[in-house]
Amino acid sequence: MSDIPDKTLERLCLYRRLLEEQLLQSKERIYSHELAELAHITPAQVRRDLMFVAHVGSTKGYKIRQLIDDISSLLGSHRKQNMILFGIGNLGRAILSYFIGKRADLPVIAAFDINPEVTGRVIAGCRCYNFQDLDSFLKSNSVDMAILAVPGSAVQTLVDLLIDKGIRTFINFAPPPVIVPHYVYVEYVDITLSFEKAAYFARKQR
Amino acid sequence: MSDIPDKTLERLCLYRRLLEEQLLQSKERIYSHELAELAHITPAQVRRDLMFVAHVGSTKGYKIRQLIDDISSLLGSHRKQNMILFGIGNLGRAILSYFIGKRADLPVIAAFDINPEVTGRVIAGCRCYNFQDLDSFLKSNSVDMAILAVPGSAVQTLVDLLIDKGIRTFINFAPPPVIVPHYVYVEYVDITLSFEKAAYFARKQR
DNA sequence: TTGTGTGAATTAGTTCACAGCA
DNA sequence: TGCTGTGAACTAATTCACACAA
Repeated sequence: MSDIPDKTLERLCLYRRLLEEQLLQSKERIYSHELAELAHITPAQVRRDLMFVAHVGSTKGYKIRQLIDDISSLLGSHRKQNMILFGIGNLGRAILSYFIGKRADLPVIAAFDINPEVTGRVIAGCRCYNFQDLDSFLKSNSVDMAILAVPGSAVQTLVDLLIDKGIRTFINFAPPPVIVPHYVYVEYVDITLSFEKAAYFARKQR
Repeated sequence: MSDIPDKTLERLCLYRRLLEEQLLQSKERIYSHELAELAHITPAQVRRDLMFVAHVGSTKGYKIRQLIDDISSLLGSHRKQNMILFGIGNLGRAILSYFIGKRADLPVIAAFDINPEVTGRVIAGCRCYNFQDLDSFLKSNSVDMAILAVPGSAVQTLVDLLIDKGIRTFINFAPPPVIVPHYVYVEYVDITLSFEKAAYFARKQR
């Protein structure tokens, strides 16, 4: 899907965030070993990752401002990308209240559910529509990504339908893997899995 | 930290969940290629992972019930592991409302915050305490894991303090990496990173 | 046959270590 | 001198391909 390895991509996002924090503390330059310490990895890893970025450091380290810009131009500029949410249950509401307003470039512009009890209102600043209004919504709004917070049993059908309507990128909070064509990207967020993993280590420790 | 590779561990958790669903559909046996399809990976990968599990399949596939038990005994039994949450902001509340009651074996038994406005009440069935009550709470309750949903700037200090109080496993929803001794395990959940990654692919697609 | 279990081969990801530049 | 950039070495993860068992 990409010329940048997945792991590198994740770390580049992380570096950018860490670098932005450093800027706020009015630091101007940074060495690979400093960034490595912040990211909790090795300096060699940092330098290897930065090879994908068109940027030259010097023996005085990297210019932070410039490095952020270079990473951003590799990852694609921060132009606004609209998201819509499906499923206004506990999880959907949780995502809304956590994420709304957090990133101006990644707004959740609408939420959809089939349950009429939850539609028609505004949650955390996000208008909730009935699922049947999706078509007309898509006609008058540009949507870049869909957030899936529906029950696992419903997610495959929903994804098929949304692909049919032209959506190509998904963030899926529902556990089961979905099958999609090669030109569609699905990012999985499996919170329960993270808890289970941690639980495994907690058991081992005693 | 473990004899099971991290990736394998994640997939074993996933297999168990998928197998449990299959049981509910009164399926009794399953082939590696079927499980592979459910998990959206290769059959070879499934068989390789199952080599860590003391279990023998046959040319008729795996017995689902038995395979679940074998995975469970490898991952450790489903005994109850208590969790406590730190930080009752949007994110903390979101985690509570999503996770409370979801897994009987992983209950969130209390939440803590320094802000007196949010403490003293009950959110999603979880009692919220002031941070200063932590010591007495820990004296009378067994806690296996701590969920961290505090601002990034506070997380390192908090972790240091909790390690000092004997907590050894953390699920960290705050972005910045924390530094911990080798005997402590931190599982990171970085939702913003997932959104950023997806956004990268969404940009590439057009 | 047919599908598992697993050595061997391959590919991906990380670290080493050092040349070369400021 | 001290740090970056990067081939080379190494380690982890995945896939291949086939012996073996039912």
